[in-house]
Amino acid sequence: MAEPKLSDTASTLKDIIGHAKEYGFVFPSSEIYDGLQAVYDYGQNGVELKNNLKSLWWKAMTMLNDNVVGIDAAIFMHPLTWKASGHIDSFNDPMIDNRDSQKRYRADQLLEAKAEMYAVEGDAERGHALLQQMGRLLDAGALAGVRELIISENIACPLSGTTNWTEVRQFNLMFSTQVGAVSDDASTIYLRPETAQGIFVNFLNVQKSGRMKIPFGIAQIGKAFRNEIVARNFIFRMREFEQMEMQFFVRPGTEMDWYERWKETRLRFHKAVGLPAEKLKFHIHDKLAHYANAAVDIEYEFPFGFKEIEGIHSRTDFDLKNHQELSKKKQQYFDNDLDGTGKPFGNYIPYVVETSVGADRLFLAVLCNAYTEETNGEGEERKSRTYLKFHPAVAPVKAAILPLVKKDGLPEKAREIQNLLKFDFNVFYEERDSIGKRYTRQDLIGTPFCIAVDHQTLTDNTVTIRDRDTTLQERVPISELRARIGHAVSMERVFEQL
RNA sequence: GCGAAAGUAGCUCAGCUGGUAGAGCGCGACCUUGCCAAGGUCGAGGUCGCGGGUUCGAACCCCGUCUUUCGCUCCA
Repeated sequence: MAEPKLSDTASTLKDIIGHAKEYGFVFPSSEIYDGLQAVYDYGQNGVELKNNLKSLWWKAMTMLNDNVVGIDAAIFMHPLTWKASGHIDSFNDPMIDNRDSQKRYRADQLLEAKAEMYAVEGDAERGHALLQQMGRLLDAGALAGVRELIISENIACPLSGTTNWTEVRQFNLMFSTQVGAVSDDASTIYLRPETAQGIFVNFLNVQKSGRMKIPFGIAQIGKAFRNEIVARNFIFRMREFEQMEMQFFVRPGTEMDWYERWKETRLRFHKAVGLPAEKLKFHIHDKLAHYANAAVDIEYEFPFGFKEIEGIHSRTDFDLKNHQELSKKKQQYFDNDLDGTGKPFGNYIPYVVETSVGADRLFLAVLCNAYTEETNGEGEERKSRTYLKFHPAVAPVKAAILPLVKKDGLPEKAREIQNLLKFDFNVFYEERDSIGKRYTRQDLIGTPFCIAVDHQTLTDNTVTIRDRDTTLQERVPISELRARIGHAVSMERVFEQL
C-alpha cells in the first residue's frame, strides 16, 4: 500500500464536501452572496439524515432510560448565566499575534509582564503608570492604542525576539445582541455558547415537576453559537452548531461510577448508528477544564484525523453551585435514600456527569463513513461506483419505488405500493430514465432499498427488492415489504447492542 | 490570525504570457427502449467569485476584497 498521503486524505474530504453539495446534504450558507464563513445549511437529504440521528439519540436517552427526560430551553438566557458558567470572564481577551513566530499572546498579559519587569528593576512607578494607561485604553476599546503601547514599550515576542506584531483584536467567543429597542449595556444578551446552562437553570423545575429522584438526567438538543476565530474542516467547526447533550445528576461521590458507565454507553451508541469500532477511540483529557474533575472525548477518525465527536465530562457541582451563589436560589436536592448508618443522605448540590455530542460532527462522521468509492471488474468491464453506505435507520430515504417502465400499468401499481408505505417510511417514487440510472441515483444518496415493479408484479403481487450494498435483488410479496423495511430501520435493531 | 494554493455552465475541467467563452458528464422535453449511469432529436443554462486599475480591447496583467482548501495557530 502506498503512503497515506496528505493529498489523498485531503481529496477524500474534498470529494465528500462536493458529494454533500451535489446531492443535497450540505450547502454553504448564503452561497449566492459568496457564502458566510463557517456557516452551512442542510439540504433536502441532509436534514433527513440529521433528523434521523437526532431522533435516535433522543430516543436512546429518553425512551431507553426511565430516569432521563428531555427539555427544550431558549437560546437566549439571562446574562448572569454566562457569568456563573465562567464564559464571560474566561473569554473576553485582547489578543495579538507575532508575525515571525506566529505565536498568539494576550495583549494585556504582555503589558503586565513589562510592568512587572519595571517593578523588579525598581521602577514601580513606571510599571504602575503603564498599567493605568493600558487600563484606560482597554476600557475605551482602543485596541490600536494598545498595540502602539506594546510597540512603544518595545515588547518583543519571547520566541522570535521581534516586534513584528499584528493588530490587537478582541477575542469574543460569544455572539451578543440587544434585547429591546434601546441598546445599552444592560440590554446586551448573548446567544448561548453551549446548551448545558439551559439544563442547569431548569434543574429544580424538572426535578420538582417531574418528581425526579437522583440519579436522573435531563436531555436536550439545540443550537449553540461560538464566534470561532478560525473555521476548518467543513461542518466540523461551525459558528452555529447543534448539540445533543444530557446532564446526569448524581449523589456526590458516585460521579466516577456514572462517568465510566456513560462513557461506555455512549461509545456503544456511535457503533450502533454504524460507525466502525476501529475508527472510534477514547481520548482522555490530561488538562481539565475549570469545571471538570474527569473528561474524555469520543473521537472518530475523520479524513483529517481522529477528532472529537462527543465529550463526557464529570462537571462536579461547579455549575449548580455558581448558579446558587449568583441567583441566591438554593440548587439543592434532598436525598431520602439511607446511607450506611440508616440516615438519609439529606441535602446536597448534586454532581453532574455530562454527555455532549456535536450533532453536526456526528453527521459528518456518519457521512464520511458512508462515503464509498468502489471499482469493480477488469479492463473493459471496469466500472467505478460511488454510494453512501448508511445504516438503514439513518438513511434519508428508506426505499425507492421504481416501475420498470412507465407504461403497461406499472406506474399505477408502483403508486399503490408508495401509498402503502409512505405513512411509515420516507419513500421516493421515480419513473424517469432507465432503471439502472435510477438505481445509481439512489446509491448516491444512500437509499438502502430499491423496489422494482415489473410485469410479473401485475400477475402475482411480488416485487424485486434490491440491496444497496450488494446490488443483489430478491423477489418478495408486496405484503411483506412493510415488515422487511421496518425490521431494517427499526430502533430496536439499532439498539439491540446497547 | 499567519503562510500557501484555488475560484470559468449544476459537476469535473479546457481556454495559446490580452482580441468580448468551450468540452464531457449532468439537467429539461419528446421519440426509441427496458434490470444496474442505453441511443437519438431538440433545448435551457455563464456579466469567467466580487470591486477597482492598466489597455483601443481583460477570463487572462496589476491592486484590493470575499469564499474555499491545505499547513501552522486557536478551540474554556
